[in-house]
Order: sequence, then structure tokens, then C-alpha cells
Amino acid sequence: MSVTIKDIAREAGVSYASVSRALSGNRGVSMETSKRILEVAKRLNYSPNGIARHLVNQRSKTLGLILPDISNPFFADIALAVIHTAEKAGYQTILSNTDWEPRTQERQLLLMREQRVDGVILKPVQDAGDDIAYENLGLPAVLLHYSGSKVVSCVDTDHEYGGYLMTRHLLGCGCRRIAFLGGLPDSRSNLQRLEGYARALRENGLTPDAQLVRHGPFTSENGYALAKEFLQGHTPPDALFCGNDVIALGALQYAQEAGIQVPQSLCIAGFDGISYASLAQIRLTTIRQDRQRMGETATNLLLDAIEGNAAPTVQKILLTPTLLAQATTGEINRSESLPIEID
Amino acid sequence: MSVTIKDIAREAGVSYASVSRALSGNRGVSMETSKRILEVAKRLNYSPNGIARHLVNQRSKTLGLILPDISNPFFADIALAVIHTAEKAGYQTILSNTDWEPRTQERQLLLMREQRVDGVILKPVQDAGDDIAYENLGLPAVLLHYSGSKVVSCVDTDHEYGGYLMTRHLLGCGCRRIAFLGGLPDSRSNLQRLEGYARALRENGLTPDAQLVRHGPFTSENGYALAKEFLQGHTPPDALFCGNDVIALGALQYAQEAGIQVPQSLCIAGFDGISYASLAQIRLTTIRQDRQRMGETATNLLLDAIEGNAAPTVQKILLTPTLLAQATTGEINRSESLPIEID
DNA sequence: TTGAAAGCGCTAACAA
DNA sequence: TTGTTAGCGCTTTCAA
Repeated sequence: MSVTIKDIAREAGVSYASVSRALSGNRGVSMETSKRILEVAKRLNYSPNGIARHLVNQRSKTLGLILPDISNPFFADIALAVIHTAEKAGYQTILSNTDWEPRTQERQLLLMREQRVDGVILKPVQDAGDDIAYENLGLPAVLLHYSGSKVVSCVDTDHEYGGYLMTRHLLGCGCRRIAFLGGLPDSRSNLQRLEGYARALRENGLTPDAQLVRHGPFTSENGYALAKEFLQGHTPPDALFCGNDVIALGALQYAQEAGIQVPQSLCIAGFDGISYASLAQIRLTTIRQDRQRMGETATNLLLDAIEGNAAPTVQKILLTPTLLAQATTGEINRSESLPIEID
Repeated sequence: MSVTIKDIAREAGVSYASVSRALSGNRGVSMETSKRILEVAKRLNYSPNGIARHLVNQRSKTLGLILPDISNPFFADIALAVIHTAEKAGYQTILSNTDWEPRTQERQLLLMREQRVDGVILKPVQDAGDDIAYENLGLPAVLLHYSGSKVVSCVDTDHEYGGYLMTRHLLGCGCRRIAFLGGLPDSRSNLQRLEGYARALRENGLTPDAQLVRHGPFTSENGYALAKEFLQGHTPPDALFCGNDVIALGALQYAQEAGIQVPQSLCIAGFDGISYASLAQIRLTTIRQDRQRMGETATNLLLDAIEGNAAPTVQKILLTPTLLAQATTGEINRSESLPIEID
């Protein structure tokens, strides 16, 4: 149906090997014939068949990107960085969305393998147990998740430190009952944030209280529901540290509807640093992850692995997040003030 | 390097044609051999080579999706719907981002053709002149842009009506100097919104004033800058109708910083209906486009065209948007009140 | 039911 | 510089 190099060869009166040569950088073909061939190609509106080319080259010039939820601006920003970086290197990006479903993730990985993407960037839906679950994906991969594995590269934010940083900040605001409105219970990054939270509490002489920790999906609806549950309880917390910004925006919405003064009576904090958290009317305190850098770095690591330029060393990159203290946290008004030392 | 059907054939002691048959739905191969083949395949951790399969099948089971800016939640939502719908039909999605650059769009289209995607969904960066520019993309396509072309299907929102609807709403609030903070000057959908705006003004005895119309990128920075420019002028407008929600959020930010009462002294409106516009602290009045439906419909139209199930009719689908009147518009306080009729 | 073989469109090794 | 040819991994026709 579509025009092939054979058609061009016939039309130009040359062998089709010459056409192939002319079309992919004129090595070993005279300027003259090359020019003629290119003219014919243009005239026939020829478009090289990538599929055929990939079959013989054994590479597809395609990357797979598997994310949990691209409607979350945090992941959308990462996707954008990956797509841009890949494109500069001549790669296209197949994007798939797991909806935080392990089964879906499995299926996507299988499909990526079948599609023979040259490599895949994966934000794993859940904790990979002992870290070896992602060791043999059967294709070059970079995880957007810090794992202990010795064989797969990864790029991630130091979630534990982020959790620690934020909790210390909340303690510094005078908060003593800090609830953690977490995301999915088996999300590893979420659990690491929780660990940082617990460490900060302990360092300040407080005991983490399981009653103050809840989990649920990374949605604003969940944030709203958990905030309601906590704040309608009999000893409500004085701070809500949320598993991500989307959850926090939901919590903030409940606080506003319930007429709770933020931050005077209640501090609210998120995690990620999506742009919408910094709107003038919101100014959510959060932990900023550098999405641009994450996407870019992950893509470059993957390309290095694929193209074998750099030594094929496995790299473990852990980015340090920063505290973005805005309007939803601040000195809290407490009836009874317990003196406490924060370094 | 990787295991092929030949390896399986050797291992199972059959011809590789049989393996092919067994692997793709057992037609013409005994249950017994089929079972043996599948076992061997599993044991060897076989993964079919999609590239080779696509070459012979002449289809790649892949769709291209070309969007201007996936970091805008409006487009992210569309992308999600497309990816989900495609996946249900067994198609993967290659996503690319044009950054609103015509040149980039051209390049992406070329690449999609080379990659032999089975079809492409495109939100054109700019007005395609007389609508024929997108008639011959050389592959099945659905535009996310209403065009008059008889040969290419499209799905779009009625931007003119949306612009009209919002402007009438603003007039109903008592606004008389309604500025239009547009997006890119050659964005067709943006211009259509502007037409609706002008129609509403005329219907109400007002003359559209070119002084009140500005263009710029679809970013909040642009919204902020244009709002500043307008509001620091000597006869500031009493309403800002923005080309999309992202622009409006920027404008809103300026108004807040400048201490302008919204909506008492100034109404602000957006277009799209992204979820962040409806946050409790924002409640931006906007025109809601059904992203989910747009993505889904576009994908289904494309799949119909590709798979030739439905009659290959070209469909022109124009969705009617709805007014989402929230907190940033309302009865305006005017020193001099000109009586006016709104139907 | 099974096997042999052609061919999808291309690249690259080898020959001329 | 140019042409011939093998083969990438698979599906599918045609024979057996």
C-alpha cells in the first residue's frame, strides 16, 4: 500500500540498497545518485517504515514510561521532562497509567516488553518486597523509586528526609498531635515519609501514635474524608501532614468548610510541591521534589544504559527535597503550652 | 539474543509455524502440541517480538497522541482518557508534546508516521488556515479541533458558545468593560472563544473594543502580567475573561496581591474547568469542557476508522460546554449603573 | 494437524 | 560507487 524503498529504487533506476544508503546518511553513495534518490523519495511522499527498520536494527527508539496517575500534576511534570529529554535524543515515549493497580502495572510491563521498547522508566505502584522484584524486568530500566537492588538504576527523592523535615517544621510551629494522612498503605515512598515523621517525633521526645496515622488513595476526596474523620474525633490533632499535595488540598478544603483557622488552630502540610499548591489563595506548605530533574535524570540514565555510552554502572540517585513553608503552617495557638526543645 | 519462536520450535520438536499458531490462539494445531509449546514458551520466558509481528501484520497496535502541553491538567485529563480507552482496545499510546510550537508539531507528526502508529489524535497548535492543512496527514487521524474539513473526524467543544455563555454571564453580573486575556493569537479555539465574547457584547448593545483584548501564552505568568497591565491602566476593566483556567489563576493571583476585591470590584473567569479551578479557596468561574468524554470519543472514533468496524464516516462532534459559576464572578459594585437588558 | 517457504520493509555484509 | 543477497522474527498460504 504505502511506498517503499523498492518503489523508489525502480523509479530512480538504482538498486534498493543504494536507496537505503541514500536515505540514511549518504555513506557509500555518490552525491549525484543520492540527490536523485532523495528527489524521487520526496516526490513519492515516501516515509520510511520504522517498524521494518527497528526489526533489523534490533532497537525501537522508543522508551516506555509507566506512571501511576498522570492526572496528578506531580507525575505530569515528570512525564513532560521524560518526553522532552527522550525526544532530544531521538526517542519517542509510550506512556501508560497504572491507576496504582499492581495488576495493571504487570500488564503494562509485559506489553512494553512485547512492544520492544528499548528501556522503561517505572514508578512502581508498591513496595517491591525485598527489592528484587524489579531486578529482572527483562529490559533496561530505571526506577523512580529508591531500591537497594544492585542491578537496577534509580532516581528518587529522599522521602524519609522529606518526612523528617516537614515533621520538624510542624513541631517547630508548636504542633504536638501531628496526624499523618497517608496515601496507599503499601506505597513505599509513602511509608518512607512516615518513617521520617516518626524519627522527628522521637527525636523530640514524642511517641508516634498509630491512632494518628491513616492511609488511603492519593486523592483529594481521601484527604477530605480523612481530615473530617480526624477533626471530628474527640481529641483532634493540631496538624495534618498529608501523603501528597493532592491529599492535602482535600484536607484543606474540609478545614475551610468546617471553619477551622489554618494555621492558627491547625497546620496542614503536603508533599510534592506541585504548582497548584503554591497558588496565592492556597500557599500550601509542602516538601518540594524536583520533578524536572527527576524525569531528566531518569531518562539520561536509561539512555546511557541503552546506548552503552557511559560505563554501564548502576546508579542510585537520591535527591534531597526542600521544605517549602507557606501559609498553611505557622505558630499555632495552644491553650496549654508544653515547652519543648527543637534544635 | 532474546528467545524466538525458532528456539521454542527446536525445544518442542515442532516446526516454527506451529509455534506461531499455538501462540496466537490455537487454530489448526492440536491441543496436545499447543500445550507443549506453551509450556516451553513459558519455561524459556518467551516474549513475542511485537516489532516483527507488526511488520507482517502491517499494524502496530499503537496510537499517537499529540498535545500542546501535558502539564496543563486540561490536557493531562484528556491524555488519561485516551490512554485508558486505547488500552481497553489493546492499543498503546505514544505521547508527544508540542509546547505550542508548529515546527515541533510537524516533526512529531512525521515521527508518528515513521513509527507507523495506526492512527493519531492531534490537538493542532494553531489555526490550519482553510482547514485543509490537516486533510492529508497520511494516516488515520482525529482532531481535537472542530474543522470544516470533510475528510477528517474531529471532537471539540463549542468554544464560540462557551465564550458567548461566559460573556453573557459577566454582563449579567453588571460588568461593562470586559477584558479578554487570550491565549496564543493564532490558537483557533481561543479565537472562537473571542468570537463568542464579541457576539454577546453586540447582542447587548456593546461594541467589542480591541483595546480590551490581549494575547499571550497559556500560562499563569502571562495571566498575571496581562492582569497587571490592564488593571494598572487608566480605565481598568471590570471583568477579566481569560483564555483558559491557567491564565485565569495567574490573573487571580495578581488581583489578590493588588488587594482588588473579587468579585465585588472585578470579576474573573476562566475556560476549561480543570479541577484545581474548583478548589474551595479558588472557586474560579469557568466554562467546563468534558475532557473525559473528549478523550474517549476521539479514541473511539479513531479506533473505528482504523479497524473499519463502523462505516468509515467522517464525524464532526461538537460538545456543548457548561457554565460553572463559582466565587470569582458575581454582582459587581459600580459607581454609575447603566441599565441594560440581558435576556 | 503439521511443515516448508514466501514475504512484510529494511540494513548491512559481501561482491563486483 | 553500486548491486546482490541474507536475514531481523513473525504470520500465513500452500502442500503434504
